Amino acid sequence: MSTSGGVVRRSLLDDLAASMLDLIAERKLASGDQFESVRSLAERFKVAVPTVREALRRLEATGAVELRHGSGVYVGQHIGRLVLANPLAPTPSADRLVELLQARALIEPPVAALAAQNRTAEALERLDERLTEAADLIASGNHARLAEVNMDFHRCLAQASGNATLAEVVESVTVVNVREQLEILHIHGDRQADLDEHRAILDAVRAADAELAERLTREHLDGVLTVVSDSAQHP
Amino acid sequence: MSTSGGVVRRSLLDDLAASMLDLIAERKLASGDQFESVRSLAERFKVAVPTVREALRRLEATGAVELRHGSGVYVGQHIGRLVLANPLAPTPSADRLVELLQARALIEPPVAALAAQNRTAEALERLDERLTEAADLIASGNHARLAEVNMDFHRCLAQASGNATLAEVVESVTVVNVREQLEILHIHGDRQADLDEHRAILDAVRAADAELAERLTREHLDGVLTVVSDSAQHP
DNA sequence: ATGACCAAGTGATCTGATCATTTTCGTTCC
DNA sequence: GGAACGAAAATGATCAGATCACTTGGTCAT
Repeated sequence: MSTSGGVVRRSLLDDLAASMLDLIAERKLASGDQFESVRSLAERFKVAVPTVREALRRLEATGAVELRHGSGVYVGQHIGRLVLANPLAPTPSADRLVELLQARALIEPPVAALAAQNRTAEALERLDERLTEAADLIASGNHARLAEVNMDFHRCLAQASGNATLAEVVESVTVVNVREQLEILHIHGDRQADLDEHRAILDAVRAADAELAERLTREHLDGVLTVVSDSAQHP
Repeated sequence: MSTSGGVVRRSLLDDLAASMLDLIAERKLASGDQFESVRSLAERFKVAVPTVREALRRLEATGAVELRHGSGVYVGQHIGRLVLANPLAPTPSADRLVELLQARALIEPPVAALAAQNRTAEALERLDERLTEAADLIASGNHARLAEVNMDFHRCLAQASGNATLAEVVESVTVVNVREQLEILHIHGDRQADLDEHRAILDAVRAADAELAERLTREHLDGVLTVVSDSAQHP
């Protein structure tokens, strides 16, 4: 703490990463937009290419940018987020998986209640699309994609709450590839029952019945939790 | 999806980052332990130094490792976590801050209830320490440090729930430097009242009264939320 | 003992080049 | 005219080696 004001020494890399984020903000670039080439950034900031790349790797790890070989640097999907799922997280153990579901069972029900109060027409439509697609996937037997769409239902539900931070939290605890885990644990829940439960939740949200939406979501997740934790004990 | 089994092309960097995490796991290194020098890693994996550094920057961004100039590479504080606070997140706007507090007011009360059920002697002691330190800081007038300790109380409370994932979520939504934000918004809550509320929460947790712990935590956060959202409307 | 100093280890950054992939666009062939 | 092909440009990925800056631990004089 030698500098005045308690300002710690910022490395060149820290400045670079921050400057690049500023540049993206200045230009009002959105997710998916092309940014600038590595060489061009090196010139702009008067630093060497490897240094720019280190800074970009840091941004990349948080989903702020994306590097596509032969194509360019693009703005990432998670730019501006406060809460993130660890992209380098190891495959969770059975215990950790149970813990994760407990966390979801605790967080998501009140989020569903909030969604029932704040839902918009667009959000309801998005949720409806997920259920339609899920029904099709059950019919076609594409269980891998089905699991993904079902997870997406929960994420859309959180988005319907109108609170971006809550949506980020729910997204973070649902990105973990639970499907893969469930298959490893030889768990195969009743897919039709899952769909019916999701339908009931959406109906409650549509009817703006916060209490019901909360209860149904809790029952839904508790049901999943029961199945999984039983299986975790008998591997 | 050209390769069999749906395995997408993994770049050298992906392999490197994963291999380094494996190496850390193999050696059972814990947070704070020294890892290996950049040059040594480059030799071990038969790649160039800049490549190793890119991989390390990626790990660093998620808190898996830490690079200390002139000293070495160390295992980071957040290794193995599933949920993270974005280390590159911009300073949140007033609206975003209100949203963040709403999220906390929704998540933390049930977490407190869980903590009341699962708390250990160690967890209670840690919580007690925070309150003792907070009381000292109020007396000494160190308000900056006080805000940090108060945040830490909430994190310790989440840890007392026994659910690491929930602890990570709560940590993620409390690391944002709310203190700084509050000062910007010219908010100065009643510090003694805050301490008293924290004391009451701890008492409820110690008495294993889940319902009371939940209610007190909700009232506490709703109170903060009210003050902040009022201030956000009158800047 | 204690302090100043120095040297080895290590991260930080630079320079410049080569390889791999994607994209673009002109050419050719139907 | 349009589609398939292929060369060239743009761009990211990786390498090699060198130099600068910081930390640390030991040495040495006091």
